[in-house]
Amino acid sequence: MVRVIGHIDLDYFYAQVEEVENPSLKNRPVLVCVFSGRTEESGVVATANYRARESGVRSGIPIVLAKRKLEGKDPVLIKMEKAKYEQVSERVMELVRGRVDVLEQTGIDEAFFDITGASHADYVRAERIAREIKDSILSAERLTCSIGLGQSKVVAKVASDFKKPDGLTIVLPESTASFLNILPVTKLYGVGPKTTKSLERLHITTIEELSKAPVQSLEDEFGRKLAQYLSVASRGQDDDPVSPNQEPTQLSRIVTLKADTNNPDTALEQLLEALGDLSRRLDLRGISFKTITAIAILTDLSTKTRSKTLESPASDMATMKEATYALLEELSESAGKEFRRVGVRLSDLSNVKNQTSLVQFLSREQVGEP
DNA sequence: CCCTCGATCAC
DNA sequence: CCTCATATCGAGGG
Repeated sequence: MVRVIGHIDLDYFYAQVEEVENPSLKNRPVLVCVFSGRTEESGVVATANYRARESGVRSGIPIVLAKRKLEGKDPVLIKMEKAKYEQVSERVMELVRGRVDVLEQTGIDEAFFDITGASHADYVRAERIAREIKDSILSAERLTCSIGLGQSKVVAKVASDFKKPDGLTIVLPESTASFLNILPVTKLYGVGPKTTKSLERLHITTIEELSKAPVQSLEDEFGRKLAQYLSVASRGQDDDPVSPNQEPTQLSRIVTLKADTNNPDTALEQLLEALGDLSRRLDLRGISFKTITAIAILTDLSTKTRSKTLESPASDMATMKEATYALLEELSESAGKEFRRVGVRLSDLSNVKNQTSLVQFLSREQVGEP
């Protein structure tokens, strides 16, 4: 059965939201920044608009480096306000949800959708729906986005990335191979720097070469799961369904320390706010955790973790603080170097006292149940 | 089989 | 120069 899957990506999202809020920014390089608080300007660029990208600025590069690249170009630096972008994102996703069969949000600015039913599996109708989605987001929020349509999630994802910003790329099922084949493996979702390097050693640089590689040779290099995925994905034949979002299976927060240290007290002190935030998020969902992990990013940027699984689920600050402290002590002893950043992850999440999940709760309210 | 840890990816 | 959050996998140990 042929499916029509879409992937939508809001263009340079954080920076575009700032442009909408303040149109005078439009002609200038805009950097939405995460300031780490170490020094006045330490931190990284979360999103840059296209004017900034012209000068080689990318997401994830240090702010100081971005400023160097933009010398004399009158850049605007804006502190990231996640809550603001989340509100815009929610409204946009709601618009899309109203026009598709199923929506699966995979990030604040992107989502997969299935319109097999809405389009009657007809790619001409599907294109019309995609244009309507783009138009409605533009009218309601003044935001542009890029959309890809194809027979599977992998194809849709690669397609949405193919033309940006304000793109619409439709890959007919019969054109899947010709579309994917010429592209470099790096364009495939799940293929990052490490996998690319390994593939290079096997003399595989294009998706076509990947699609022709014997699965066995891939298994030797990557293990069973990744090998299977690469093989199937390179042909655009993944059958992964678009499934409406589930609750997260873990919650985490990580902070950059004001100064490097491996003193557990100092580290815990600067983690307290993050712990409080995690605790609130647990309460909001009415859930508790059974496993807690302390994360340390050392001065050399390597990562160390230590975790502890409790006898029974907990959700209170006292338990979190105590466990975190003990784990930070362990990390401090085994690390050898100082911490640059520290964090906490809560996993093995479970419902507290038979409470209905937030999703169930909300969907019941809509139907008007008690 | 379960738990822990590090690696990888990508937002 | 270097943020932050989530998911998943494989190896290794019990």
